[in-house]
Amino acid sequence: MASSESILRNHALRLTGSREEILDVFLRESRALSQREIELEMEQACDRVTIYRTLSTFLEKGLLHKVLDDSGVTKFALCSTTCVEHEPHQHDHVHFKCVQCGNTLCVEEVHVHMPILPSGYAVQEMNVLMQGVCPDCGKTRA
Amino acid sequence: MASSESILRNHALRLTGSREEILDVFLRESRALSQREIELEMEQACDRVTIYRTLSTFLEKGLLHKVLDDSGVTKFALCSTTCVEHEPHQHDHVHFKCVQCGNTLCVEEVHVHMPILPSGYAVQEMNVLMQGVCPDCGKTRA
DNA sequence: GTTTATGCAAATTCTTTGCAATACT
DNA sequence: AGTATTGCAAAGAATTTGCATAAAC
Repeated sequence: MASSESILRNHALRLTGSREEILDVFLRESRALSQREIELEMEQACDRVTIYRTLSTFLEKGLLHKVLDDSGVTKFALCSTTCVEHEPHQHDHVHFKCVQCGNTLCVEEVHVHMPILPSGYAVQEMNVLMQGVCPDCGKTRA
Repeated sequence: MASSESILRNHALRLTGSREEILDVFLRESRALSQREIELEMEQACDRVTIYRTLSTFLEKGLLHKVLDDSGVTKFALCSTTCVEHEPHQHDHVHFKCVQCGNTLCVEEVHVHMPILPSGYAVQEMNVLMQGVCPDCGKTRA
């Protein structure tokens, strides 16, 4: 598993405590996270604004991708290696949001093949969000 | 085409000026709209809060569905007749957001067939957002 | 006449911006 | 040393809540 430090180096980003910790949260949680969620998961908190700015930087540099959510907050998830290596990014995997725990997971194994749109549409990117009950929550209530 | 009045009656909702006008905006624009966009399109404006509350009511009663968007605002679109008649709602059509004009359209003709997730996931709903350049914007720049 | 919807004020939450102080290379 | 990052204060959006008034049935 890649360390936060190596990820930062690979993307030519300065190593700072906040960045490492934010990355660590993503590596540890392996799910889509909002600024607020990151703040709560950080062991040594930094300013809200730093998190927002770090997320923008990471998005720009291709470490993270946005994950759609219908709750009104912006969520991000770590890009996988394959994603980082391709241009443009490949996010054709499915995101699954659990309606019970609220967590959003990247289901890397499942890919959706892009449908053909009527002529005139120039598609650049596709995002799929599935919602329901995740394995963990389903187990608990069984 | 259904009138705002008949739609409200069919859903056992009181007929009020605000509700009719908000519905009219959806019928006229036929695209996904945020509270702000509705406010701007209304001929006779009502309070912001009324729009928010009306959107919640319409969502609850099944007149509208949420449309995913990565801009951080919540958008809604009219449910089609077929959607309203099914339980749970069917929103397996594709939403297309134009990166140039920012409009989000329901591409009703295109359906995505739901992929099989690993066992343990109880899927209730799927949303697909495609992004790129819409026919209108593509035409203009050609 | 009852019930429900609206407007207004105000509070909350999410996100962005400016600038001086600090940390990284 | 020089440049990029951070924190703090503050501003700006988006959204929600409480309560009295007004409108719908």
